Amino acid sequence: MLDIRFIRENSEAVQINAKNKGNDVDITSLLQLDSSRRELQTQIDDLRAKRNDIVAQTKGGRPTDELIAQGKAIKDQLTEIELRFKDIDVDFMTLLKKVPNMALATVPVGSTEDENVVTKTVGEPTKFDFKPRNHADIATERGWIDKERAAKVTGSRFAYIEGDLVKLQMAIVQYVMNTLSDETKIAEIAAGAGLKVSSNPLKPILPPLMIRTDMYDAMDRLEPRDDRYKLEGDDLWLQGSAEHVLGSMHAGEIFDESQLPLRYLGYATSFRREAGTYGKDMEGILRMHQFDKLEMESFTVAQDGHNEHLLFVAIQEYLLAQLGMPYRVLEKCTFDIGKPNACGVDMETWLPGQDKYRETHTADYMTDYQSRRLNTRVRRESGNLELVHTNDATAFALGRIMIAIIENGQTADGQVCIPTVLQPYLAGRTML
RNA sequence: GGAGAGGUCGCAUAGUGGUCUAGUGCGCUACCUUGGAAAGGUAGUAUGUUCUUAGGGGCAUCGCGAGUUCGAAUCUCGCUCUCUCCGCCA
Repeated sequence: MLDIRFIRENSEAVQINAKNKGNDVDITSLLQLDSSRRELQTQIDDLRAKRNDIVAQTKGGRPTDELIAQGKAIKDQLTEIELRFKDIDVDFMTLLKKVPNMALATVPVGSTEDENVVTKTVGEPTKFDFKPRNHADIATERGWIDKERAAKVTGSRFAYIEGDLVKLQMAIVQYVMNTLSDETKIAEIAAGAGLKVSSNPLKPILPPLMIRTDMYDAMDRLEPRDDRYKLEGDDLWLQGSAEHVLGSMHAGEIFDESQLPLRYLGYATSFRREAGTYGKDMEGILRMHQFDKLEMESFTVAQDGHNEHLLFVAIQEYLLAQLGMPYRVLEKCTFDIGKPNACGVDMETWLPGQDKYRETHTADYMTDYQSRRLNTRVRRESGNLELVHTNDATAFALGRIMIAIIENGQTADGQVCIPTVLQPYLAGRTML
């Protein structure tokens, strides 16, 4: 969430920003609640101060009847005011949590996702001397995915991934883990992008796949709840992205500045109900209730936050380029970046089977919007305590990148060329 | 799942209703002492919020939340986490 002090001092800009994000919140009401709340808080503090005085006077013995009577009077007043405070506080917090993060000035203003701006296109759509097929055809024919049996066991939007496709996924995971946990690689990627950032490698993590309600909410990723799986009988949800469990990992902690930037590479299965997408992307494994993902997450000081975002984008581009995939980069507009974001980039990879670019990556920069509620802070060298900035970004969504590999690497006879960098992880094979 | 013990200031501990604005030790910081250091001494040592021109003050925080009370670290209830034992289990 935003700092209420920032909202007080920049109410107009906050209101405009909320409108630009298609997330209109009544800032005037919020400020009224804020002022009532503070007024009541002052009254409560004064009454408590009086009560503390009375308690102090009883030191060493029993209080007089007079003091007890005074105490009782204060207690009655406090009870009444505290009740009013609580009511207002609930409304205040509800409204405050609805205020979206401020978009950076560089984020294009837009009211639909069509207003995202393509900033870069790398490579050409793959050319074939035959009509390329989509991954669902090829993978079914090759015995790599079985959705019929999955439908029987779990319903739609699930699949059994089988055979060589499993090996391909493991190869990608191994390749990315090795690459991003290598400090010299990170330095190389940063230099290639002209970024002056730390070369701290990413630490591989296998995180828990469930998350408690309070942490999910603090990450500002619980809503819309319709898209989340809730576990019956426990205060737990299935995570929708490793970001959710990686970003909340250091809640309530204070880093030493020397520990930052702290970078993680999580490998986790993500779960999404895909509510409201009936009939959309039903072929193959593009949109599933469950998919495996390699996700990057980082914690930095405020000054390094945006460069960290650019580093993550550079890593995404590097990985896609290493696989030889044609892709394009989109700067997401205010409508599309999401409530906790200050800015966001999507990467779309060319899918010949669909004859279009489809989203395979996203990179989110949250400034201190998440860390404020998570209470994740850093002790600066100056001695100051500050909120950290958080970034998350997809390294690879395994399902989608395998679609891209299958469709871009297909041959006329239904084989698939393995990208060179992955071949060492597949026993040197060149084709699947 | 069952039984029990616990969660106190960075760390370790004391604290079973008012002298706790939480004691002590360690650590850390500054100063004194010293040729320098150690030892010793003195002072300080959290976070949030709010008021204040400043200096500083108020309030809250003893795992979290509710309750009892004039007054709660302390009593009651719920939750949570850790440890020990039993059961189950990859």
